[in-house]
Amino acid sequence: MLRVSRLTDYATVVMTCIAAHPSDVLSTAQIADEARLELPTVSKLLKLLGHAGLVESFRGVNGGYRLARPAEAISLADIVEAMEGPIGMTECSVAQGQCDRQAQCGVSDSWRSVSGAIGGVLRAMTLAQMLAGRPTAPAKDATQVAQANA
Amino acid sequence: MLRVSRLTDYATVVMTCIAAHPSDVLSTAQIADEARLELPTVSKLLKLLGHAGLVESFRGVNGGYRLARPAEAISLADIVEAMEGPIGMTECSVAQGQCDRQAQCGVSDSWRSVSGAIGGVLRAMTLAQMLAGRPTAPAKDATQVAQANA
DNA sequence: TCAATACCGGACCAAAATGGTACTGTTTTC
DNA sequence: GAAAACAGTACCATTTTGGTCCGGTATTGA
Repeated sequence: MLRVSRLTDYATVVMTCIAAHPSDVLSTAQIADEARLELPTVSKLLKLLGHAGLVESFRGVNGGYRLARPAEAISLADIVEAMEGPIGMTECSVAQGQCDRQAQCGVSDSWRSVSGAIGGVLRAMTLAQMLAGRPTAPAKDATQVAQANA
Repeated sequence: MLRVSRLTDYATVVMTCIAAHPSDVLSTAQIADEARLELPTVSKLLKLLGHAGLVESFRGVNGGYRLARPAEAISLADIVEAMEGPIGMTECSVAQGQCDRQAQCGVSDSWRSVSGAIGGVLRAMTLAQMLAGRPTAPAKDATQVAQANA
């Protein structure tokens, strides 16, 4: 179905929960409760999001998590990349050179181009927009441009 | 990595091979040879592509496959959907209603919007463009629009 | 008519990815 | 020093994916 993993989906929910309480440090338990997800799962998500530098963690009593930068400065692409690695639709879009068919394979360039465009769509959606919960204008524009050119 | 399945990747290769010989009926063996893929795999791909109405099949001696319509009228979205089903980034982008969190989940609308935009990117890339093997203009435009709006 | 060619529709299986859980360690606060 | 809370890692069940095989049917042509 060409979809992101379920954990990536969860990660966006978790991130919007955190973003809804700016300048508060929320514990994993609080976040799990608000997102209605299992605590161990949320813990795992937050670890990955922390490694990617999207959230800051604080240990000890009254510790927890907080956004590492404003919601406007975090894109959906950031979250997807944190969970799934670099965005690329095919294996040779990301790491090229290990496909012996590459020479006569005219398809790889097209896939790379498409991957770039999709990355653009993901970069255009910010966490702030997702928090607002509105079908946002930028992504719509990209759709229409693409369709007009089809 | 947010990627299409390997079979989908193969399907694009197979489709461009067929498109390279318009008005010829190619056997599975010929296609497998040209695409440098295993014959049973190609057979499976062609079955799915046939069900989706992208290729026509002919049985019997000198049978084989042919594009069901011109390469200009077949988009990458057609191929992806033939292999992976409807395009949607999350489960609730495609089938909504089975997620009990949907009510307070402000994220689903954003994902749906993004899914639509990505579908647009995929629809903008035609098989004819992939055959030409050029980084095509339309997808590039979509990228730039998305980035400009970010 | 019969044999060869080639697609059709399944079933099947091994390997990998995914999602989820548990456990132990370390840091910080009170 | 005890409790709270994150850190790291390992583990397992399930599902998905990729790949293969086989019996059936349609078409051609000798």
